[in-house]
Amino acid sequence: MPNSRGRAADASRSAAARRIADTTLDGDVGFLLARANALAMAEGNLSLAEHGLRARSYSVLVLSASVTGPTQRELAEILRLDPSQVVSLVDELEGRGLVERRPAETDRRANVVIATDAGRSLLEHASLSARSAEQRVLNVLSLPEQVQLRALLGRVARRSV
Amino acid sequence: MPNSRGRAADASRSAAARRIADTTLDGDVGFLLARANALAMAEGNLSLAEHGLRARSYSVLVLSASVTGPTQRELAEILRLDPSQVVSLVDELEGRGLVERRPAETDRRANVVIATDAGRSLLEHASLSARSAEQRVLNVLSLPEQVQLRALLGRVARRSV
DNA sequence: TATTGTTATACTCTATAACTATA
DNA sequence: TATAGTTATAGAGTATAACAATA
Repeated sequence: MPNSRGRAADASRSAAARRIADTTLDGDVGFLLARANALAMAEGNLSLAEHGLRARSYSVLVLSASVTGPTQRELAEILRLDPSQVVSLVDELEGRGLVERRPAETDRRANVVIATDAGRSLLEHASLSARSAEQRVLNVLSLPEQVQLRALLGRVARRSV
Repeated sequence: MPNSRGRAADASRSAAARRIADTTLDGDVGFLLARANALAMAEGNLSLAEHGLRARSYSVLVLSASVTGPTQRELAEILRLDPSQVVSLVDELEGRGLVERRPAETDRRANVVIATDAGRSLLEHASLSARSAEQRVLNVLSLPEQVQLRALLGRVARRSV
């Protein structure tokens, strides 16, 4: 069905729908997290698209821009991805000349993934876009509230590390 | 790769990985939301599995347990799903006798989805499981902090409604 | 024997297009 | 002409198994 996200099709229906949501799933943190995450992903991917990135590849690029660069194994661990997913993400970024695979000095099995100059340059612009996307999501909150949310989310996200 | 989520494989490597994350993506709300959401989904699905439900089907069941029941269109709107996704979710629950499709009184095109007695009975137990999963995710926070997080997330999630 | 990166595969999620029956 | 539900399909995201090179 095309255009299923059409705006304001039926105001009364919409109000009824909202009433149901308000009385049932509204206090469900899992539901709220899913919604907020979907929103942030959509805004983030929208902003990053102009740089040919998505949330995933952006994260890899960010981490690869550190001084030494992480191994693929470390990328998988930090981003909670399977190592096999990291392969294709790095393939894509390497194919575009944004990162390089370098054999790790201490372990010939491991690759260190490190951003190229082109990658770092792109990252500078992309991170501005990511920031503005983040602000579009958070701008319903005051600045102190944004800080608070970041802190609370951080503790929940790190719960099992 | 089997067992890629193995515990504490290499403490020093893990510490290095954590250091990188701390200095780069740690303040990124999008990243934190993705992490927290993944965590909540995993815990939720784990708890709901014993009832043969997942986060999605649980949400549909919750909403269908209201007095009148939502139409499929309303379910799609509330859960931000495409109407085509609602079809298979309702198919599954209806096949298990947990909800029914009833023609809407005012519009012969529309189906109202309403929980059966079996569905309501299952929901009672499932909602307890969902609550305990939520607590496992939130128990790093004090009770007032949990309330605060719920409120802040709610405002962000409802940003564009 | 275990680990790093890789390939392959499958299942869920998400998104879009096209059809039908009603309005 | 538009909407509710449906079918079909394709792309991400996620997860698991098996393999070669190396530790």
